Parts: sequence; structure tokens; C-alpha cells
Amino acid sequence: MFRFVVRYKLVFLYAASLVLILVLLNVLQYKLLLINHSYEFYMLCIAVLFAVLGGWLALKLVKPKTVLVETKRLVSELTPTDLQQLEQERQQLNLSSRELEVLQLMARGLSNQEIADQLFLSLPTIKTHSSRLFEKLEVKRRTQAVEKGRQLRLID
Amino acid sequence: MFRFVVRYKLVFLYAASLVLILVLLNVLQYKLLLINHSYEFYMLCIAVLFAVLGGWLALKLVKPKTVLVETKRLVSELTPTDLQQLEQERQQLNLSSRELEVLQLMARGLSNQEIADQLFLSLPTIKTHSSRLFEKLEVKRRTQAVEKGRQLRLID
DNA sequence: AGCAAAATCATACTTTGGTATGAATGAGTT
DNA sequence: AACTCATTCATACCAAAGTATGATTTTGCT
Repeated sequence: MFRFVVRYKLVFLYAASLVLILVLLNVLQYKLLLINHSYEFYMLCIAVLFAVLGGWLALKLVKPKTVLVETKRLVSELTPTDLQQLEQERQQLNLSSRELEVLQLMARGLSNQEIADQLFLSLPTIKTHSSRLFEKLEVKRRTQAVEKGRQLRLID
Repeated sequence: MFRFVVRYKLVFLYAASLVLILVLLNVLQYKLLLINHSYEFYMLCIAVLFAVLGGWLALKLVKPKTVLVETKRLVSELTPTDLQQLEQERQQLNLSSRELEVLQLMARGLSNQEIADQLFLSLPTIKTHSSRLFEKLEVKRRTQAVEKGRQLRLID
């Protein structure tokens, strides 16, 4: 039971905060007697607020649906030996899935903030991911990372 | 259906806990504070309804994350028509030779300072060139410029 | 159940990138 | 000769990128 609470504490936290806001609205309602009878307004506020919060929460909590998309690749020039070597290099890099994901969004020209928004993560998180990525790829800048990622066929 | 419930269990859990807490609050209010609660109940219903609705909508509307899967498939070369169109686009961009030069060094991952050193120019000069370049390519960042330059076959 | 790696977030800081504005120079054109 | 355009450089300022460090949480694996 306790573990349950700990595990889903975010859920309870959100619920609690929502309740708090609701209570606050109620208090305000009783303090500001002027608009005592404009209940519709409060309801509208609450409806919008909760709709937005609900939406945000849902996006936060639910892992995004993944759709597999086949990418067309020109592999004609590379010999099987080359491909094998590339595969080996890729494995030696030992990139995590997140790092790879970040790299691919980088290659499309997204800023760190945009990547964070896209993946529903915070900006610092993206920064740490990219820092690790640069270390592993032994590069200094994102443009170099993209270049190297392209050479290793991690992108496109 | 069952899968759906399992997959989004957090959301349902959130909604359920929200309802529970709100109802509890209502009861407490009724018992302790003796506040007229007919409107509150209405608002609670609306809040819960819209929270769930917002969550549902968000889940419905969110774009599925696309995961690129490599397929080693041979892709036909560009048709002459495509090449012609690319050439036309390139000409319409009206890039100066310096701008093109800067773009190509960018694509290799060089920093502005490094580009300046390479071309025996000053840093401000490179900055103005790159600014113009971004304008003409209608992009905001160097990574986007590289991406667009690649699409237009200005690089490689 | 417990551990190691991955992932997340934060804060503070430095560096690089990008914009705005202005200005000087030289090459080629009308 | 006047004009346009590309090129060069400068200064100042704001935004984004990247580093360092530390902490917490998930998660995959034994």
C-alpha cells in the first residue's frame, strides 16, 4: 500500500494540487461577493483549467505511441564488409536509446528546447544527453555530432 | 479494450483518485464547514469531466512518435526532372560564393571561429555571412542550414 | 530483492551562435 | 561617374549551446 502511494505519488500530487486550486477558487468566490452570482464564469474557468491540466498530465504520463516508419536508404555502394564494420563501430559507441533519439532530432535542426518539447523532457535533460553524446562520439559541437552520426549511418 | 485500460492505467488511476479525493473533500466540507455545496458539486462534476476529457483529447490528438527503422533497400536515383528542379531552387537562393563556402565548412562541424581561421577572415565577417545565409535559406540555426543545404545538394 | 546503468532534473557558469546596425572597400555595370 | 553588390570588419547585445556537479528516480537484469 505504501509502495503504491510512493510509486504513484505524482498522481496524488497532481490531484492534490488540483484540489488546492479548486479550494482557492471557492475561497475567492466567497471573498469577492461582487461577482457572487456569476457562477458560470467560475465553471468556465474550472472547466478550461482542468481540461488543460488533464491534457498536460495525460501527455506527461502516457508514453508516446510509436509508429515504425521504414526509411529508404541507399546502400548500394557499401560492401558487406563496410556495413559490418560500421555496425561494429556503432555498437562500440554504446549509445543509449535516448541519446540516439536526441541525435536524430538534432540532425533535423531542432534546438535543445524544441527537442525537449518534442520528447516531453526538460531542457537540462536534453543538455546532459547531448553532452554524453558528444563525449561518446568524441566531438565538441552538435554539428560535428550530426556529421559523425551521418558517417556512421546513425542518421537518415 | 483491456489493453487500452492497462496501457493508460495511470490516467484512469489519476481520474479515479481525483474523483475520490474531491468527493472526500466535498463530504468534509459538508460536515465541517457547512457551506452550501450545491454549486460546488456541480463544479466538481465539471472539473472531473473536463479533466478526463482533456486527458482523452490530448491522447487522441497527440502525434504518434515516429521511430525510424533502417531498411536496406535500394532507392532509385533522382530523376532528371528532380535534378532540374533542385538546380532551379539553388539558383533562386542566389547564394554568394562566400556564403556557400561558409555553409560547407559549417556542414563539417566547424565553429565560426574555426571557419574564420580557415578562410583567413575575422569572426564578425563569418557571422554576417552566416546570418545572410540563414536569411536566404529561411532557417534559424546552422544545423537547419546544413540540413537544408543537404536537401538542395549544396553539400556533399 | 538488490544492484548497475540509464534517465531525469536542477543550478550555476562559460562559450558559442545569432541579430542589429553601421561602415569601409573594391569590382563590375550602366 | 554613379550605382549596385559582394565582401570585409566592428561593436554591442541577446539567445542558445555546452560544461560541471550533484541528486533522484526508473528500469533492466541477475
